[in-house]
Amino acid sequence: MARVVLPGGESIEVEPEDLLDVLARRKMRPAGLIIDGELRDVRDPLPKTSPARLVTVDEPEGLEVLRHSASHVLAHAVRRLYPDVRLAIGPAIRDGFYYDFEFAQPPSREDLERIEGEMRRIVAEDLPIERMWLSREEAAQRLQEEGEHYKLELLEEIEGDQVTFYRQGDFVDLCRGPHVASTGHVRHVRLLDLAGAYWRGDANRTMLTRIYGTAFPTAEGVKEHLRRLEEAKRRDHRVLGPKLDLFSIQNEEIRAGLVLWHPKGARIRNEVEAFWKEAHYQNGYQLVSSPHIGRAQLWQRSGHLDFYREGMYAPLVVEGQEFYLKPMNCPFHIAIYNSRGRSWRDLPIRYAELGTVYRFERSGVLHGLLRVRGFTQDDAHIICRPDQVGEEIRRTLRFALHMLRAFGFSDFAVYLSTRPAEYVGEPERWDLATEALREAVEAEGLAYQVKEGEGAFYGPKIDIDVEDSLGRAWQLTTIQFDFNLADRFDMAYTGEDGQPHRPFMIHRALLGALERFFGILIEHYGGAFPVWLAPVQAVVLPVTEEQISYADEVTLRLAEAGIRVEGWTKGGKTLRWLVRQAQVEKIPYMLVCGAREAAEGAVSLRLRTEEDLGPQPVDAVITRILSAAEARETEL
RNA sequence: GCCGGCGUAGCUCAGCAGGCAGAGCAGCGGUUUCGUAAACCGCAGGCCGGAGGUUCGAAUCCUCCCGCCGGCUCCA
Repeated sequence: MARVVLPGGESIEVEPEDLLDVLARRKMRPAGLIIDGELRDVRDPLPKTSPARLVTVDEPEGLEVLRHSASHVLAHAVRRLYPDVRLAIGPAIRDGFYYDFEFAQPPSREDLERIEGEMRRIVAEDLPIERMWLSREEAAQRLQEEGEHYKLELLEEIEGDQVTFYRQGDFVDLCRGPHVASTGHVRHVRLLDLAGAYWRGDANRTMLTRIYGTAFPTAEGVKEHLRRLEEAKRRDHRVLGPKLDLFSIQNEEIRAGLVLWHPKGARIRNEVEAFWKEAHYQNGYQLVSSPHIGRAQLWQRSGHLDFYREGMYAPLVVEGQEFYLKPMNCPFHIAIYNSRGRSWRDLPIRYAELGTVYRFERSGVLHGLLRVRGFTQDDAHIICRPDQVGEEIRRTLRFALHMLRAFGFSDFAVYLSTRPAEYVGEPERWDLATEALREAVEAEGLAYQVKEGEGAFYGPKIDIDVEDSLGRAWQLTTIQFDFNLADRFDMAYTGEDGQPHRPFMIHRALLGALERFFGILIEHYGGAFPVWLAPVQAVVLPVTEEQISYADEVTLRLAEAGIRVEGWTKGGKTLRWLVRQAQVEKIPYMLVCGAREAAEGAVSLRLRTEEDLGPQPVDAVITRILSAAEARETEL
């Protein structure tokens, strides 16, 4: 007999060979066992001494096992339908799993159905999934014979003399495991998409065919997931942007990656910029402004032409001089700093600019507003003494969080990236900077992840990512030290000792880029912007044409009070039509003017939330809208 | 850049075993005067992304180009 602890905490005594039956009778969905703190196969031998803990597919670790097994079922099905396929890798990922294959003749999207059908057959066959140990030599020989050269490559990277394979029926795959007990457990599975993917993500290597799918413990789970995907699509800024007439990225003539801000989008951008400027002046920044192009010498000195050339647009040649569109603002800000001598008493200096830059991104990575080629960074450079570094970083991080929270963001992924193998600058400066970053993150009580050695060659950094509607992470805030440019431009200040000293330079963007931030903002609010950002804050709707002049009067009063208001008084439309239109445009306040309201000098207030507040004095409505806007409230 | 998919009216899309370019919404004209998510009738709207080819005939098949969408390590 052995002891197994179930997820609820209940402990049962079973004969090891009966475990699966016992669990089946209790309608449990086993994924694995934690034995000595390690997740193992359910089929593993149970320890005599300490109890094993059962992990079910309803727990996150268990679900991952289920999805990994689902990827094996996929590979099995593909192998049956395409016998000469080569297998690469097939892990579980965030919302499902994928498997990479090399096909002689890649399948098309229509074939997914057939493959899924074959998967269902394999599930119905309920084949036991069993592990086997092979010596490194046996494994290599086996993979060699099968021509599985991708697996062979993986094998070379595995440590240890023995490796594990998993077998289900006639399908065998090199795999670390663990796996569910049999293919019958992978019942609720769905193939979703098909895409190209380089072997090991390396553009110089073979292009494989990746098949994406998802698996859940229940049919309900799959349905719910598909529903979420639909919802995400509705929030997609690329769908909402044109629909709400916020922006466009037009083809052919204007070319990819360059954004046109339509009046309503620009209105929001202006609100964001106004808020941003005010906040920066309040926080001790000086706003500066710099040109869009600079002579080649500048980019030579900054090192951009040596290290960042592929990210830059080709030069413009004027009067025999080469000019480059700026990919970054830093050299200009440094030039402002260097325009005169600086005393230790002048520091810290904080230069901020909404600086528009151009970067030549590969066409395939362009993505709506989230990855573009021309964008405006909310950039700043902080130049300070060593003794000011700690305080400056704390301030900057606090400021970044303040900005993000003002727009309703609270879910962040924070990363601290440290010194890479190849770097410039003095190690002592790196240490001081890295510690300042770490202390600041900890002082703010943020959960963060350290990316060891993933800092830029010129300095350590903190990044803050926010997710889009499809769960993809995008970097907004970045706070990074730059030891490279400070040296290259020979930045200096005169210290108390009368000697020149090298200041610390910190490069930071809080919202990241206005384009990307706008894209994320659209998805965050699903297009329903809070009052202070809404391009149109209120519409005035006459019930019949009798009330048009009254509605015009109300519109004028709101406009004079500083509210962004539209009077829909062209006539010819029913109230039902007007209300629907206002809902579709996600306008926060609808002011209905009928005969009753006109007689009383009132309006009936309907909110975007569909709440009907009934007749109100016009002044009360004006006050309500203005106070919501001034407080930058995120709710109506 | 590479792999796969896609490109038809302002928008969303149908048409694609090769045979007269369509619908809904938006626009315009008229009728309706209406109380909280689409009143009714009519009109107009197109180099079917571009260029070349196959064919008696191409939106439809082929080639190239342009653009868009998804993906390109979350490491057996």
